[in-house]
Amino acid sequence: LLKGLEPTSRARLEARCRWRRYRIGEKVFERGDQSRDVFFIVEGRVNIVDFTLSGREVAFASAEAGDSFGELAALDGLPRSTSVVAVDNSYLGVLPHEPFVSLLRENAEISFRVLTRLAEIVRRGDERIMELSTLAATHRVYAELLRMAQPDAAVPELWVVRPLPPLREIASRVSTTRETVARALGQLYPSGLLRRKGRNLYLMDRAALEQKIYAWQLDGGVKSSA
Amino acid sequence: LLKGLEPTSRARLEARCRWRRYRIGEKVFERGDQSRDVFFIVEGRVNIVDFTLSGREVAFASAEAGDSFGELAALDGLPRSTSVVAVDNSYLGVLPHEPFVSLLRENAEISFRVLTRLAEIVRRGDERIMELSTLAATHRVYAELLRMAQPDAAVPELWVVRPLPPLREIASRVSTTRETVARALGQLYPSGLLRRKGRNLYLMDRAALEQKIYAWQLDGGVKSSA
DNA sequence: ATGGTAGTGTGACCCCTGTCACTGCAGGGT
DNA sequence: ACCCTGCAGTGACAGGGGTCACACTACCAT
Repeated sequence: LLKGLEPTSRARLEARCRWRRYRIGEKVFERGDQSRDVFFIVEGRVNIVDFTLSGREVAFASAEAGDSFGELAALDGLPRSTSVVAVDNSYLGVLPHEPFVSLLRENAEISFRVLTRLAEIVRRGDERIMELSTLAATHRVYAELLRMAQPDAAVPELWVVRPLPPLREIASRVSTTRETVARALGQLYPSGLLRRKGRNLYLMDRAALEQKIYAWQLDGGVKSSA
Repeated sequence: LLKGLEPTSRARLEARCRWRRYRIGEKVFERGDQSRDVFFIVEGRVNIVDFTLSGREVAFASAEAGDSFGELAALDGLPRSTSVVAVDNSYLGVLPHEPFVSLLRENAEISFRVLTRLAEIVRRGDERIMELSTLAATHRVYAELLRMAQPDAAVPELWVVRPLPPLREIASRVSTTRETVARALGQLYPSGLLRRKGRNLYLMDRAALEQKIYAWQLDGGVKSSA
């Protein structure tokens, strides 16, 4: 999975794992839990989220086959900081923290890989904080579209989000509401920047959309304080 | 500093450092820079921040004597994700990334310590994202006060923020404006929860303030979406 | 005293967007 | 066919807080 390990020690690790299926919608763990296991996704997909007291969902990341999660608690032994739910039927390897930690201590290569992985997470978090601090809800939606879009196989200049997740999902990633996401998209259709066909969403002009966010920041929106 | 190293290898590391003074207000590095050094604060204090296009400042953390910063770029080689400015006259050790990385590869103990440090940063970031997503500006100010306050030496039940940083500083930590911070405090004085004497700010009843945030979340403010 | 520079408190205004309430559509199970 | 549940779009409304503008204080320095 997340490792280029010699097959022998890899097998040893796999032997230490429990293997478990999770049904769609099932919780893997919940914020505050004391568990310290590290999880490896063999197949399926999970969302890493948290919930407010009032039930609003905030999405932190989603992970697929080949990814791992749950390292934080394994490292520092504190309660889990987020919850994880399976969004597809999934098959996970569950590695208790002891073998994980000793793996890190023995194998500098792996250890370093986890370090850069955490660094990546920190960077993403910082970026998100900046976004929340400086972009209005509508523009955060645009930014998320840009992140989700992939170049179309056929046409080069065309970017597509496929499949478009439920708007509620997008909302929870950029901390706004389903309605605001709908309105943000709605505002873009007339201009021809965006086109929707079923579960596909086409960005007709990616650069123009980027420009829209950028220009707004200058403008504009949420000003100085400096 | 951040390490319990045998004095011998520690001396070797110190030999690899450049040592440099920074005056108050001076930039240590800037977002986008390609440098990969790790910094150790011998004395002084720095703020880790980022700026928006329009000049608004977003504070990420501040670090003091004994702390280190700049590990991210050292680990992954990407451009710096934030800027760092000295807020006091400071004396820093500057360790190039090569010796830092080889230290990590050789010394599992240190490596592990950096891992848990990054884990801590991730947790803080997640917490902040949750706050930005669920708390209104006023309540984020309250939350920040709670974080800054320390129990008073004399009276037990009394918590004090001392010295109270400029409101602009608080604003940048919770992503709002100087004015809103002033109003948030102003709203609390009449109730007697808060009392200000010069650069000291007294929280007369910490629990009540916590309760205020908590209650508002239920209420309330920024609702469902679930 | 007399500036000049930071920091602070406050009023007025107005836009964004979260909330609430409906309508319409699609799919899927029986 | 039927309901039922989940998703999407939209209008109305209200409140928070970002913006702008000004007044006031506290220190400096000269």
